[in-house]
Amino acid sequence: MRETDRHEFVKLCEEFAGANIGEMIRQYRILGESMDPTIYYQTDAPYYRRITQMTFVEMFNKGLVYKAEHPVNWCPRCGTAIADAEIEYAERKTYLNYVRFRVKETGEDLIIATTRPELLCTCQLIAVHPEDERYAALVGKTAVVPIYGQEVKIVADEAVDPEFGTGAVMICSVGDKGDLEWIYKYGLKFIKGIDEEGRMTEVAGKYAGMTVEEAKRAIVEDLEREGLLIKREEIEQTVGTCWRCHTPIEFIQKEQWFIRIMDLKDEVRRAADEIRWFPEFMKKRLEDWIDSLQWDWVVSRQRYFATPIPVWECAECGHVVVPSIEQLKAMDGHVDPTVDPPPVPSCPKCGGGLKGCEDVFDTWVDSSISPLYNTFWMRDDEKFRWLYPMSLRPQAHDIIRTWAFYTILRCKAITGEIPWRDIFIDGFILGPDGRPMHASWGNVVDPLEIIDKYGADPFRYFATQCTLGEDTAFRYKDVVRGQRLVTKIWNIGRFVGGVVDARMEIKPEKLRLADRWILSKYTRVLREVTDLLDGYRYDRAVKILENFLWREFADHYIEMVKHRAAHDEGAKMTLYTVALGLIKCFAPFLPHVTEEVYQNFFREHEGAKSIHISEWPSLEFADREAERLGEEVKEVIAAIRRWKAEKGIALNAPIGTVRIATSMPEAIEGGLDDIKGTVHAESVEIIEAGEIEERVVEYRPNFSVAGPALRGSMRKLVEFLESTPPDEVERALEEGFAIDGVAVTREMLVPVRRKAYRGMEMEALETEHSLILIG
RNA sequence: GGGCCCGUGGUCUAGUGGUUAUGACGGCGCCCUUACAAGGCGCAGGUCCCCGGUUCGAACCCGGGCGGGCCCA
Repeated sequence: MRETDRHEFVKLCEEFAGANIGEMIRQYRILGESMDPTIYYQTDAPYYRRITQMTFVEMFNKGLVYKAEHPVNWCPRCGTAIADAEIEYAERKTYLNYVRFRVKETGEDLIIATTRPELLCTCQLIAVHPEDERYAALVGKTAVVPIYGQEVKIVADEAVDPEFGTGAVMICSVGDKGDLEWIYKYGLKFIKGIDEEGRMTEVAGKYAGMTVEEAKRAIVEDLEREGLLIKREEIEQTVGTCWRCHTPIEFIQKEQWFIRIMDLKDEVRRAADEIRWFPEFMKKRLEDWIDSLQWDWVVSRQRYFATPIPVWECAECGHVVVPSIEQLKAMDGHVDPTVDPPPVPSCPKCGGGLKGCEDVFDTWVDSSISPLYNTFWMRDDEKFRWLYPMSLRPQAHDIIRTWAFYTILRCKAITGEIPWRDIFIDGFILGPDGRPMHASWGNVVDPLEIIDKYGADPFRYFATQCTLGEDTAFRYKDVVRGQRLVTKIWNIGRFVGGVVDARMEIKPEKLRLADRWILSKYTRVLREVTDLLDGYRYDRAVKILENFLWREFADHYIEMVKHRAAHDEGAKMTLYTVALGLIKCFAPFLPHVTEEVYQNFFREHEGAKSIHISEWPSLEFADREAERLGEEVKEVIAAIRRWKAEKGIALNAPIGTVRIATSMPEAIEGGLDDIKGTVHAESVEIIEAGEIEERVVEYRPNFSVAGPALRGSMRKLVEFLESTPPDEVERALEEGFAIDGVAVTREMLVPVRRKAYRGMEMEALETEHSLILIG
């Protein structure tokens, strides 16, 4: 049985846990985690257990705690209760016994198939499927159990599989976990047929004292002798066994402590509605869980290493004594009723002796009060008022029914308030093959190896690309991408750092069109990213940041201003503002490279000791017109760069005169100098738009405008545009025309234009609004 | 068995009613260009799992399949 002394065992557990926690903290540091390690908590530490016990006492005093019988998984060889996770399942052969019962009212036979004939003594119910015609007439009647003679009801229940055995099953008190539902559903009694040593109890009559296997053999023989055994069939069965000694586990009744949760269901439901869920659909899982609850929460465990249940019971009258909150407050650590004296010397009711409880709490009793611990409940009222409820609970979806549920339940019961305003539920990281990581499948990824090879920030980049609430297979390609992004950020930092030598504020009068263009876009990105992060959509926020940093700021803006960056104030202040703001936005995700860039290129101008304690960027520089015009400057430059690349001309190779005919002269005028400087043109001239022929070659429907107006007639418009030359469409528009009585307006159509230039034998490039001639 | 989620180029992925479906990785071609070749420019690659319905219009909404994942004291 138990070879190690309780307290010695606890000590070994503490050493084991302590060793692993050191490694976890080391790994958090490598990852760049930024929580304050001085306020870490450990649920097994005396200072935490004291708070756990206080919350229990609070609930006890509110009448939410009681004691009753309830089954537990039990290993008869080890003589201990074991957790669900400690059960290993094994296939084994067993016999399905067909046993003759008698129907009391009619005297006819009712054959029941069972693998556990030794539990006949605890049989309390017979169930058949409601649509099973063989038994339709028997539902509501009474069956007589062979050997023992107790009379049990016959009921119809959907849960019965009519294909198994005879389609009629006996329900005993607790042969396995499935029986629990029957017990609560039909209000059956817990009858203890098997004891802690795996032997039959006195309810088994003449079989009392036998082991389960002995009793099974004996009862089968007796049934056979009396002609009550019809036949035996060998079948495959899955049985739960003890993970350590592989003895089949039994489900036996023990006295247990309960927290009353059935009465708190509505309160938890209302609390869940007050909390914002990300993603929203995860709340449904909690609600389904609440709806499915059929009995109270068993909080006691017959184990050693956990928070002791702080109760003493009177050996005489059973009265229960708990410490007062004041007594616990005055202590440094928790109480242990297996060693500490009771709070009062003898039973206040009858004067009897008090015995300390040897059970410990379910781990969720500890974990479900973390928000109270974190906010200094019972330790610092002022901090508690300020910090509680917490802002966020981040967690994964597998523990909604435990961590989220019990936390809401207990914190609400104790404080009357929700534990946190927001909860976000993340998914699991699966192996690269999309299956859960499993040592025996060989698809386990070791973060430390990845970090060693690629770096911590690239590894974290992968994590940012996981969508909230969804499981994500580990993707090396995202780490590779992250590595490139980190390099890009560093190089941008280096470029900007090389150009800027002082803190720069935006002075609008110094800005050129290209500067206003990128600043306005940056303002928009900041707003969008901030909103996404407020909704915990960090995957999208990072994508937007990455796209803007790389595809706009680096690929275009930096190229557009390189030629003037060293001496132009407008470019400097823009580069400084956008680059610093972007690395701040990236800082929570890529803490190492952003800090490196900050320390090397911004720290001396900014002052804040670290980027991670600097202000979140903010800029209000909305300039729609600059965005519209700047986009065309970008397009013109991009077209010329593309042309140079395709021609094999180096970007910095000089070219002659660039002539641009445009329908957006303000854009080209505003960007003239940047165009010239970037493409190394001798000169850039704007030529008369009149020399450009621009004609509409096609009209397409503008679905979002025309669709709602024309509805069913949309198809006719599409067909009309496909079959009609554009000049005729134009004429029809001018004269006015209708389709099925609905007037067609210009807004319903999108013209597609082509440009042409007369008689110039030169390279001609096009953007949406300009024609570029290089010669 | 029940609940929830997912199914989009070779691979992975964004996108909850509107013009030509986002991007990454990989592939191919060209280019050392004064931050970055760990880079730039370009190209190829798609029955948006299947069937039906709603709608002027569906990757998206509804119903039914098929395949996968998580949870179920």
